[in-house]
Amino acid sequence: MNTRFENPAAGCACFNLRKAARAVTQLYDRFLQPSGLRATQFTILAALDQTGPRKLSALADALVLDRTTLTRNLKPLQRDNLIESRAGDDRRVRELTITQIGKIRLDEALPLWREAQEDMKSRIGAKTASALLDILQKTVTATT
Amino acid sequence: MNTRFENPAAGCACFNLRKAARAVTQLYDRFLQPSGLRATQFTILAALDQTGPRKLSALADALVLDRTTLTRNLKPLQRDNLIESRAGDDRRVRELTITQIGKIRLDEALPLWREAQEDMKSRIGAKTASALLDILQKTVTATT
DNA sequence: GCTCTTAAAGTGCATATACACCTTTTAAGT
DNA sequence: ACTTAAAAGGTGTATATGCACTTTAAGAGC
Repeated sequence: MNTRFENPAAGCACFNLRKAARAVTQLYDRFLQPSGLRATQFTILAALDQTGPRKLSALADALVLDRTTLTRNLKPLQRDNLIESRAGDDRRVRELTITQIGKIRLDEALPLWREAQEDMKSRIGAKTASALLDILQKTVTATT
Repeated sequence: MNTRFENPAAGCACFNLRKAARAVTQLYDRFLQPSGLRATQFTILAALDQTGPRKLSALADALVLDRTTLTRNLKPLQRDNLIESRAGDDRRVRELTITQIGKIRLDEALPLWREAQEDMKSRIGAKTASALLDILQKTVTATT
């Protein structure tokens, strides 16, 4: 029994997670498009705005993102002056801050993000949406 | 109420999906490492092996993967002679086939993949693992 | 103070992802 | 048969992702 998990295509947790992430990212990207932000960029901005200035490594940990990946993901945000990266007292450290322009852009994107969230909820149902977050949370906790 | 969904970091379905996909991909990649296959590559090989030769677009649809992304993902597999791409009767079409070498490599990777699946199940529990697949399935269906 | 270790971040490389646009080939309509 | 529309793929560009390795700076032990 439990043949489902034995199927390397349909039963693979990794494949199904990646597949869903692709599909949902495209949905969010479409909603966010008028803001000029991708879903990943929106996430970084929102996280920085919520917690205030943070060290690069601390932000990477919070996002469960490899430090070096974050370094690269910041590039377009820095180029557009949405975030600022400056050395701390400890000169090894990069202190990341959302700029005023970044806050404005985030404010523009927020209603679009809410539309995307609502769209998701209407597609899969509020209960399923809640269960999805629970189960993803549990998955991340158990695998990191 | 329902303030959870209003938090653009913690409550974002897209962010949480991507985050979990990252964490789980790293787990599977570690298990698969001895086979020389990444999780994505394993998925493509397994899908091709299961369904037999397919058109590029058909495979992309099955994987819920952009056609142009699949084109690029095939490159390392072709380079290593794990899959073959040849023109069909309709000369616009690329027929994709897993090679003998590809089948051998897939056979080598299968037990590693099973270990990864078992590890996932032991980490989050069999029930949660099953619920995860259900809910991801529903999510993909509802968003594509 | 000097050496060694550790911490924080960046770079090189490879893969993953998708949109916009282009080329080739087929089919459809007349 | 000719023209045009549609189908199948590929390319250019940009972002996303992480490992191995390197660089820089701070701290620890002597």
